[in-house]
Amino acid sequence: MDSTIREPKQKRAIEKKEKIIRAGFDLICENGYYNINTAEIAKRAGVSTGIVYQYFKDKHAILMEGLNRYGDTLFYPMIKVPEDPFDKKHFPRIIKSMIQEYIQNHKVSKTAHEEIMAMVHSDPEVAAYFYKREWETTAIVKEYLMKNQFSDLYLSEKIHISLGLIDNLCHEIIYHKHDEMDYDRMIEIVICAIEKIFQGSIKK
Amino acid sequence: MDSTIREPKQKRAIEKKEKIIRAGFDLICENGYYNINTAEIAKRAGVSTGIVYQYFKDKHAILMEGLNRYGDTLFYPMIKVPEDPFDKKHFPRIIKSMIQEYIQNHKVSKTAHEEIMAMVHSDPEVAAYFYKREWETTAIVKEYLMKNQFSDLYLSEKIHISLGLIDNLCHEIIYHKHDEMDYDRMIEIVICAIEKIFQGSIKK
Amino acid sequence: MDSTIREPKQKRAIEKKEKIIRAGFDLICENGYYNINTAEIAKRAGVSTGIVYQYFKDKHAILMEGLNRYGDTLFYPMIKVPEDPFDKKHFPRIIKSMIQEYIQNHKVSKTAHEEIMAMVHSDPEVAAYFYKREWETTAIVKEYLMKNQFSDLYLSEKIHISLGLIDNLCHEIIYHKHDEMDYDRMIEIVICAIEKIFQGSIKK
Amino acid sequence: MDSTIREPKQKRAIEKKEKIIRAGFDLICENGYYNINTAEIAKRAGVSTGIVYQYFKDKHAILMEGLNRYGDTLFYPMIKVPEDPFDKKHFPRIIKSMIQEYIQNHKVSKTAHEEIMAMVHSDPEVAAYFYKREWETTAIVKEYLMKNQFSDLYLSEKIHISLGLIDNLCHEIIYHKHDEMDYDRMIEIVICAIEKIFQGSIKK
DNA sequence: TATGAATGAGTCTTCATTCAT
DNA sequence: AATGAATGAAGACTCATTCAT
Repeated sequence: MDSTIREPKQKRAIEKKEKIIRAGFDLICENGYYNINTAEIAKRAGVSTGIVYQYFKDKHAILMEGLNRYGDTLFYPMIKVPEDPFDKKHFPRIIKSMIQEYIQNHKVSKTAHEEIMAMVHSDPEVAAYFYKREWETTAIVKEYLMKNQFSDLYLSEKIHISLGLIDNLCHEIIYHKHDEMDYDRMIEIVICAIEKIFQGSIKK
Repeated sequence: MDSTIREPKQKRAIEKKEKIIRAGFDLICENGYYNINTAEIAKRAGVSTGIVYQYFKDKHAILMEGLNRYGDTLFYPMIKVPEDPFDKKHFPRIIKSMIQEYIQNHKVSKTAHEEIMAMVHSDPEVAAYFYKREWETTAIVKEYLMKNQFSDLYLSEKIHISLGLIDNLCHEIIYHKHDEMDYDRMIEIVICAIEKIFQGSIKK
Repeated sequence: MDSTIREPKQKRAIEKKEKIIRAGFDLICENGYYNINTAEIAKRAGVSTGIVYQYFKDKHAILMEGLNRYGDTLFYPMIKVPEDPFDKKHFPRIIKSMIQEYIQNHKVSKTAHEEIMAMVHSDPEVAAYFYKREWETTAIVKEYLMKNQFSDLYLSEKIHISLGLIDNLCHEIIYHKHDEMDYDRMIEIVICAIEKIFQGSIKK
Repeated sequence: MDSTIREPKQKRAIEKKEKIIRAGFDLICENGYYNINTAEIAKRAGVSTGIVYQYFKDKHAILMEGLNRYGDTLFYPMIKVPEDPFDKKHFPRIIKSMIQEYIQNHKVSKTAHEEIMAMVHSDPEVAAYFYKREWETTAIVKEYLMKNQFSDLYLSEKIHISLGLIDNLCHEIIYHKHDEMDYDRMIEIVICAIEKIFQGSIKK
């Protein structure tokens, strides 16, 4: 069985595989894994249903490859760490702009995020992908902060907690879960909390 | 059609309906909504498949009733707010014990939480349930804090953020997502952050 | 099995049976035999589902009893043969008024007629009922005409054909099957045809 | 969803679709729409149940395609209008032969006719099909008669009434509804009536 | 008599996957 | 390498009928 999965070598074949991944991932993001079927994937990719199973073990494999290809740009785009040296005074501003970018990015693909997050909770492989990405993101931020003289002490933990804070906040804002909330003030509170978290880490 | 949904009047029938809800909810928690079928629910409940559809509109209705019956004890058990008056000095201790209880509770039903959280992201009705519960929890905590002389200013926002912080933390610890993390220290950081968040709210 | 069907003796029980027949027949007429179920019948009759099967062998038996009770008034109401002696000159007028009454009657229960006619074609028992009724109707008309000096020769055949003609015409008019048709003229043609059919039968 | 209906391109596939239509239509004709199921259709067609739903939206679609394919030959075969010019003297003979052909044709598929007629009364789509066919038949006959110098005046109405007359007659004869009837004489009466109906239309 | 709870076989339909070409 | 036809098990839901009380 497994041996029938072909890794395409020819350019056209590679493109075809690519198209399937793109189509599958898009469809999953738009409608959810359980609400689409392989025939639809094949159709959107412009290939036959048969060929799908020559490149992929099963439907699930398409999701995973899609996640690996496109998950990054979809879920972790904010981590375009600023090039220029970090100035402590700008800490709030930097975080605020991160939040804004994060929100902006998620707004364009609300359903995508929700559908994929659903999988995170029910599909171990998808979960593993996200755990890894979370960790990588933490590492990138850590490296950046250390370049800017942040103390190493529990930096990963602090970053991880802070990213979670931002994530929660953005989710709340995007899905507007509770309209009794004052979102502007929430942003301030979160920024402030993050500042406090890193207070001891900033070397003078 | 809709009128065929019966609200059982006889005692034994009520128990039977209860059993279906319990069986359905358990099964969903153990295996996930999409991995179980109505026949299994009926079997576990010790009833015929037919009876299921006399008490419930469809499979989904079983989930929702289960959530309404058992969701609270499963997801919001920590909110047994302490009876005795709040002492500022005990703030960290209170939060810590909340976290511990939270973790304890979730550990016994790991999959349950994950399967249900998966639904939160893909099922609007389930999402609505959680949004409501989140808000109610916030309200309970708010009332408690205000009884203990916390200032009203953005209290909801602060509570909500803090609960999110705790939630993230516990999730991280339970699922042990990144074993490079120092969980004890994370707990400390979170507690500290929460303290800071409420700093301005505590009246002297 | 059969022995369990009870013929109610008590007044209240008889009323109950009556209610079931009425409810069942109405429901069938409104929605069609295959689109209703016994639970609905019981509900509309205000009885329990169980009792239905103490008075009737099965769902079909309800239809048949309903047909026997109410079929006549629904399908053969026009055969209120005029009391006063027949005057040859009034032949067209009599037929015309028959047609009008027929149409009037059918208009109020379009679906009823269609649903029952559907059964006539697929259910032998229902078909038998209608054949019998057709024949009875023919007989009534025959008797009437013979009282009025119509010759006996092939009278049944002529009546039967004429009634069919009227039936077709009314159906066409009620369901407005082809709006290119001139219905007033059709009525005239039919009346005229019937006159011709009976021409030889009228004794001078 | 809808897009999953495939129009087969390969020769063998087309044949298979054809087989399903044939099997479905036959089965419906033999046993009635409500008394057969898709599994039976698939079995008789020698295919799997799955393929049925790749060619047809649902069970009902099979009926409709069957009707479109085979309805004509089954219900309107008599309308093989004679090629040779019409001679007024032969009017009775022509009608008589039409009747005989009609009866002959219907005798071979008694149940088919009944089952389909049942649908006409309960299924709007089937009804629409028959209304259309009725009209077309009328048009064909009209054209034929006009070629033979029949006057246009209310010709459609007359034809329609006459066809109804024939239809009733044949139905009576085939199903032998009332064995007290003298069928030979009925035929004569009908022919005579039709002659009378067209009397004014025949130009001298 | 009467209730309404309970049964379970049966129905349509879907879809991941395989196969013949 | 590719097609798209074909499979068939599985799933949600219905309903005439029976049963326990």
